[in-house]
Amino acid sequence: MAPARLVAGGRPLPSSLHTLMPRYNPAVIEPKWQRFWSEHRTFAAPRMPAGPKYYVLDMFPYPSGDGLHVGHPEGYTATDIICRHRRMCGHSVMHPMGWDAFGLPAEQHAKRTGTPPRVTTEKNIATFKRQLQMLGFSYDWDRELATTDPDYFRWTQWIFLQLFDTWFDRDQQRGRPIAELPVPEDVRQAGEEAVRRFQDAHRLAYQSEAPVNWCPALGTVLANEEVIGGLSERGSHPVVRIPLRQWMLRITAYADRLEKDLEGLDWSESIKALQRNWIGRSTGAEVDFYVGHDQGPSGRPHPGEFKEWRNQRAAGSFPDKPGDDVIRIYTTRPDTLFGATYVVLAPEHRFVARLTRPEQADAVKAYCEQAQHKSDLDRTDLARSKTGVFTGSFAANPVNQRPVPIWIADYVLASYGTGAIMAVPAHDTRDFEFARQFNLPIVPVVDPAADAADRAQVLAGEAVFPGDGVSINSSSYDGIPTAEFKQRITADLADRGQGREAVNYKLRDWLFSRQHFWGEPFPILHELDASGNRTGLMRTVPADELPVNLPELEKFESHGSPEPPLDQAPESWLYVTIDGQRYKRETNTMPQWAGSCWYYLRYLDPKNDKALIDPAVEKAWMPVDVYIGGAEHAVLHLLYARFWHKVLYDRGYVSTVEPFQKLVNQGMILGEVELTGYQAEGGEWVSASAVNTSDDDGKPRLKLGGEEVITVKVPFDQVTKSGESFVLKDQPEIRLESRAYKMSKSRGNVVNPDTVVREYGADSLRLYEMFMGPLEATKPWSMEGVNGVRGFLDRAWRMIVNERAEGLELNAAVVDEAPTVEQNRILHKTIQGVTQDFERMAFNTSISKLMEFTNYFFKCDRRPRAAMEQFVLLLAPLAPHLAEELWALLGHEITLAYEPWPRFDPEAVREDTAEIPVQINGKLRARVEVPTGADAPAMEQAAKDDVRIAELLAGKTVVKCVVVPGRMVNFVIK
RNA sequence: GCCGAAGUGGCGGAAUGGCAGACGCGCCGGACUCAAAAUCCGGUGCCCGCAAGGGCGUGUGGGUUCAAGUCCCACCUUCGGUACCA
Repeated sequence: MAPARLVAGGRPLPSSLHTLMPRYNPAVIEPKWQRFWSEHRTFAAPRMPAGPKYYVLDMFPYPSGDGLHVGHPEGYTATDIICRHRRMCGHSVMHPMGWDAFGLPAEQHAKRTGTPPRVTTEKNIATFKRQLQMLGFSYDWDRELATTDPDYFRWTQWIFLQLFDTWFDRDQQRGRPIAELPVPEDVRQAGEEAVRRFQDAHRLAYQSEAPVNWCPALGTVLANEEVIGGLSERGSHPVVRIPLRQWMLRITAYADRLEKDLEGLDWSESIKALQRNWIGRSTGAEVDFYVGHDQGPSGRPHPGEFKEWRNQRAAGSFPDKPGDDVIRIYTTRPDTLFGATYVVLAPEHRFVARLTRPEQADAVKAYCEQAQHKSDLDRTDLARSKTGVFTGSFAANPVNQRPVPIWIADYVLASYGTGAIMAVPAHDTRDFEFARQFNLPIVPVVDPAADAADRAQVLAGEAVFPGDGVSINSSSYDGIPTAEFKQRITADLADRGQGREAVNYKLRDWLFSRQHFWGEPFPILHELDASGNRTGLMRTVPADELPVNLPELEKFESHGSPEPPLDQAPESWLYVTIDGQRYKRETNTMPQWAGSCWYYLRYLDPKNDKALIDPAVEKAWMPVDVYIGGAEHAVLHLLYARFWHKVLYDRGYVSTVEPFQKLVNQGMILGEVELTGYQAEGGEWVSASAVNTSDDDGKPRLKLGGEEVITVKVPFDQVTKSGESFVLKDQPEIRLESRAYKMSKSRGNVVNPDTVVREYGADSLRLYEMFMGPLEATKPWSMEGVNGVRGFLDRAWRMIVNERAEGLELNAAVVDEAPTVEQNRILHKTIQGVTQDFERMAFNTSISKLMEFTNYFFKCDRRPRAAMEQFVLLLAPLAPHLAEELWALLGHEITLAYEPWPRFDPEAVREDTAEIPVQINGKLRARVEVPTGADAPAMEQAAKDDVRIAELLAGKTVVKCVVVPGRMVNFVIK
């Protein structure tokens, strides 16, 4: 039995609960019940589940200064309903809440005002918590945590130490302790320092000097995922690429498992597709194009040396690492090798300098420098036309030995594949564009299907065909379908030691450090030499000395360089001496994603100071049974958390392969629908069909002429619908735009939950958010809709309460007698419907079923108490405050939170007769009453006996009669 | 461009291949009221008709089926994501 019930059990409700208050007044009853639940710890979850467990998790919020938004309670209400329902079904429910409290806004606020981020954060958390509690969610607040708590980030740092201590064993496809990493003999011979550097190069957490996305406006480096089209995701500031020492996490090692394990998860296919897309696994081949160690004046490989190379390769095998004599390329289309007419290197490719002929040196140097300084924004802007430069050198195509020119172009990315490609302009759109630009040969090697529209052009080298077909111009390989050819040529290349099958991912390693103050410090110390410079060696802060706390800073201002703010920390924090060796602390901090990667584990054992979680507790509660949150986290958060979870699994700290068994994304809530009209300068109306709103500057302009027009919000009563669109009543030729926009401060359409609760009550807000439509859909807000569900709650109240009485008393229609057969049928249909709808999270329809119940019983002047009680229990997960109040009024002295969920009785809903539609040629023509169990011939006869049907059948031939017993009858006639 | 989701009354939306529009909002009518609000009762897809009834109807065009909002093919529109990943 759940603890809350023991606490509340048998104890009479405080007398204050029976206030004089005949009208439904959420402003009084909601705070009262919230206090009751809190005082009695009604929703405290047991340490270990008793009976079946159910772990329901919300994506915890970032407590922003703006407070709660109506989008937050949508998911939270859904999870709350699930939890309250499950408790009534006898499950041990885990339902915690906490705060994703590190984050840039608090730090930026600190820069502006000098208020320490911790102070701002605590204030914001207090606001969020008040707002969540005002909505009556059944969280176990004893488990509350914030990622900024030292007791929490102590374990975030501890997990980092595990990542640091782990290498990925490709053969076993799992992470293993670094101590088990096989060290090559030559490294071992080179001494202890060499071994340490070798290990450092294989850890899941490693440092890299790679170019990063530096955003001067935000004063920080951003992850690739945080840069969209060359601008920062947050605030849309320009981003430039500069080199900086960074911490990286080797998530790419887990790419295969992250993709494969999606299969068993109960997530929507579209979210899985999003993740698969992001991981971007592709299969193809790596192929070596011979260039020789050094070319003659012609820039071409020496034929004799090339032949010798081929023989050597044929006798040996394809080397793991390419030597200096070849360009290794990656392709997904090895079947088009005969059509490879040139090779392209990324500007950052290590062979660029070596392969550049003297006469091309200036052009190449200029091009590469330009590419290096190009921001991502520039690259995106220039995406339309291809740029590149010829090196002057050639490589040998391994399948036909022909020399092909080597180019450099920034459409080839250094960070993907091998940083070099073979270009097949006839069958790759980008290569085609490039070849056209620079007049390079285009050789078709795939024949499209005979009926393809542009086949002739493709075969003439005038159009690109990226699809599958049959090989041509491919020597002895002609006439083979694409898929088969890929396999054959890959196998043949492998035999000759010139290629091998290969897999690539779009997913990159995770840039894991930020130049922030307000983040988790790394538990890392950098060794310093005598002059105070880093030696490149480091040591970890031992686990039992964690957490590494943040120092007190006096100033938070950005100093305009990528140096982290922690570099300005007091020396006492910054420098450490151990055994006579001086160290400097790592001054980068972890990104906001870190804390959210594992919070679902800590909730289960939030006070444990010996381990991040007690393994027995972990085993008992994991995995999360339902996880609900916004689709904006569909890729990053969920991928990162899954990655950490898998590492913890490999290292034996968790027992499940995946953390979140079922995932649901709630849809966005938009502002109220707005009608927008357009007026020209003179004030005369312009039809929306003549206005272009999606121009570069976002200002609406006339499609013809391009003059700016002003937008006017039009009240609904001046508008009517004509055909597909809304028009002005007075001027029906003037079309208006009707649509709901994303809530934003600038548009002024933000709905504040505090206002809604004040005017309608928390139960109304909860109910409305669920009644709007399917949980996963994007839906526009409507205050009239809130008023509508409030009307339902008022009606439910009056169905049970005598509103005209002086004090709180039952409606006289509520009687202690058995329900009639029909009343009982309605009740059990409601039980059945609500229960089924809850199971498929169709809360909107479950509410409409409760409305139907209320509509029916409202008309009854005798309302059996038992039916009313069952109704209150069904309503409880949705509108818990009202339900508790009515439950108490119906004479119960303890909370209904653990009352058994109403049981559906199939007998009760059985009817003697059923009304059956009768169709003729598929059109509804009549309805007939038949006994419930009627068989097909009986139904057919009953249909024929109907006067109207008989009339319509008279003189016609019945070709066929389709009868679905219990459902319908259809006559097919001639 | 590619990937994903969605197009149903005036609006939000409902419908295991089997009575399209449940439920709610809005609107119309009635009751109560001096009146209004609140509340209660009834009606409400569109067109024709006094009515009985009939016709049309789930983005568009085809198809499968006795029967299609639902399944298949092609397309249009909107929203979300993504962008030279070879």
